[in-house]
Amino acid sequence: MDTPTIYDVSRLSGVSTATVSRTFTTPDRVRESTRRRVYAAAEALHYQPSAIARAMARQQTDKIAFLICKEGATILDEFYASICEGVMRRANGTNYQLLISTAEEWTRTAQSKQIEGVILAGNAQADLISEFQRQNIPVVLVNNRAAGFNLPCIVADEAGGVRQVVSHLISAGHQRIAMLMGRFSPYVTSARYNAFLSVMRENGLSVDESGALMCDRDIQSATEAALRLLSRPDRPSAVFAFNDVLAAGVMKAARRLGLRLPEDLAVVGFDDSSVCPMMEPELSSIHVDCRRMGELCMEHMAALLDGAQDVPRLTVVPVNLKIRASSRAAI
Amino acid sequence: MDTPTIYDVSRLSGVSTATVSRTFTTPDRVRESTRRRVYAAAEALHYQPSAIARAMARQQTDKIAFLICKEGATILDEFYASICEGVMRRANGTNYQLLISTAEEWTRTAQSKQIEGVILAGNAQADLISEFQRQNIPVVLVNNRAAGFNLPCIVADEAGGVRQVVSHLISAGHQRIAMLMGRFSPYVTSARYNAFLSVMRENGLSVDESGALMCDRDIQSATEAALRLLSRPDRPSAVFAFNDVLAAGVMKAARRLGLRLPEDLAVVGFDDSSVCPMMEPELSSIHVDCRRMGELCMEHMAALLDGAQDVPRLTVVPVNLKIRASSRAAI
DNA sequence: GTGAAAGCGCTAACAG
DNA sequence: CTGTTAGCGCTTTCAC
Repeated sequence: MDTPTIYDVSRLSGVSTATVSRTFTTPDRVRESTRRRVYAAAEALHYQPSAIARAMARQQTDKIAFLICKEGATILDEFYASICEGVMRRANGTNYQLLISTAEEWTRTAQSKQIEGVILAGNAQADLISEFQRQNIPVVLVNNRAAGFNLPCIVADEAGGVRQVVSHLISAGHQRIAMLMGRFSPYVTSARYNAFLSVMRENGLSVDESGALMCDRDIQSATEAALRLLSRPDRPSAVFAFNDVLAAGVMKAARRLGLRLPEDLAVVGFDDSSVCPMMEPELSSIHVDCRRMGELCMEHMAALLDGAQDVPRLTVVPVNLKIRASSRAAI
Repeated sequence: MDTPTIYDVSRLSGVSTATVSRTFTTPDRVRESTRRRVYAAAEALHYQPSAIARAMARQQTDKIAFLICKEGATILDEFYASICEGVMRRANGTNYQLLISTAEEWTRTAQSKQIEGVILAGNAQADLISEFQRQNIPVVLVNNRAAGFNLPCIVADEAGGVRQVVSHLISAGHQRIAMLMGRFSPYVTSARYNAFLSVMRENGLSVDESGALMCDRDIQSATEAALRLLSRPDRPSAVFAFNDVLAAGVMKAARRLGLRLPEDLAVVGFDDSSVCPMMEPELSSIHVDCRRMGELCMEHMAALLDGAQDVPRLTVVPVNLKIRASSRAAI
């Protein structure tokens, strides 16, 4: 037996297809008794409106794409998974459904009229954004800012986070503070790097070459970089890492060198991911409300699709330092 | 300016719409020179076939739904995110696009002709499966098995994992082995519990009440449960936890009680998530290839959609114990 | 190889 | 409140 259509329901219930359609889209514009007959017929036939035909007639799909612009071994890491979850949760209850993919893959399968809007997470390229805008598809950016584009961007307060970390470390008496930067997106890297330089300078502290070093985005690479850093005679007394995985690498290196945490070395991470409370000592970290960022994406997208003109162009989500044992001054 | 249609291309290139259509779907059935003219016109107009109209004409959407059947604070945790990533990666390069949602939300927005197939991750309810099957939508299950349904299931070798853990602990001299079970899905819980009982029995070891205890699925709950467990006079010398987060809770409890790891207590987790190498000592765990499970989902789905009759009904993905310092016998 | 034309199943005027 | 009808933009026979 084939999928029933609106015609089958029309025939069985004895009303026109228009009325059947109305019954499903604007029930209040149909007389109660009619509505009941239609529902009964629909139920008997297991009828459900065809999403395809509806999209065809209305010229819209009610679908939003969530595209991750990121490379590397893991695309959907804890950070982006949390954002995605936020988007999903806010999409729930709306009529919108979520398509998930990578930016790369999306461009491969170019088709028009696929989606109503797109959320670009991470390091979105300018030409990708332009292409969507040319097609009049609303774009929202998350964890990135796009210079020269008129669209909502949702970012964490990177500078504020860095400031909190450095202030905390300085007030705990640290002077030699190093920063371990993974290979993050240009936006994140420059935001944090510049903030670090500013805050250090403001406090009369210098950042020499050893003060900010780069490593790959995995724990081994971080461990190796930290081993080199901490073996120097002028080793820092505190290290601020770009995420919690890198911070774990630093802790590992410290232990290997026989340094005590936090007495000999304070460590602070970023993201406040699920590992922080598992570490020994527990890892201080900047809490980023990724879930909220995802929710904001969807909220702003919904507003855009609703024709709102006052959607904020930049939303900075506050972050806050969770001080734990890895950086707490000994009592 | 509106989105160009196939008629615009037809007019500009001077061929019929049928030929334009062919040029995009079956290029080899169109003369080279014609093809070129069509492409040129399409490019000039920025034409891309409308996904909606194409779906309408072909009566298919080329979309697969990935539905997570799970409750709790975090839906897209590391485990499911990895499966999702596997699905995504395998979907790349095919014509299929991925819709992501929760089972709950999906049932709310019932429409027909939305998707070609569905991947149900986790604790899928029987009536949900039935509903899809009634609609002739192929279903693939992951991290779950459904009794009484004829569909491909992809699971990890839970029993094998438990067996490896217990064997490892026994050969390291442990006799009092406890199991800390989080509130996982019925499938996972029963698979592991039954395996644990069998293997212990086979080795002449008893599992009394204290041997298998339940806790919630967070680190605090695990820590509390472990504190109680490890405070007993007949405390176990080894604990096997249902995932790495719970294992971290056990380690935390052990430290708080002044137990040395692994000398006084061996700990083994499950999943081999990203935290294992960050822990101190590094956490032994059962490695589960979630990414691969996701890839298999998509491979089997593609086969199903391709009309293959020989898609395996059950695929058990091997797991293997990564022995790390948390359970390694001191040398 | 190409064109003409009939749908795909629904929605949205418009008319009653 | 309900019915009639004209599309939505493509694909796909069926002729030529």
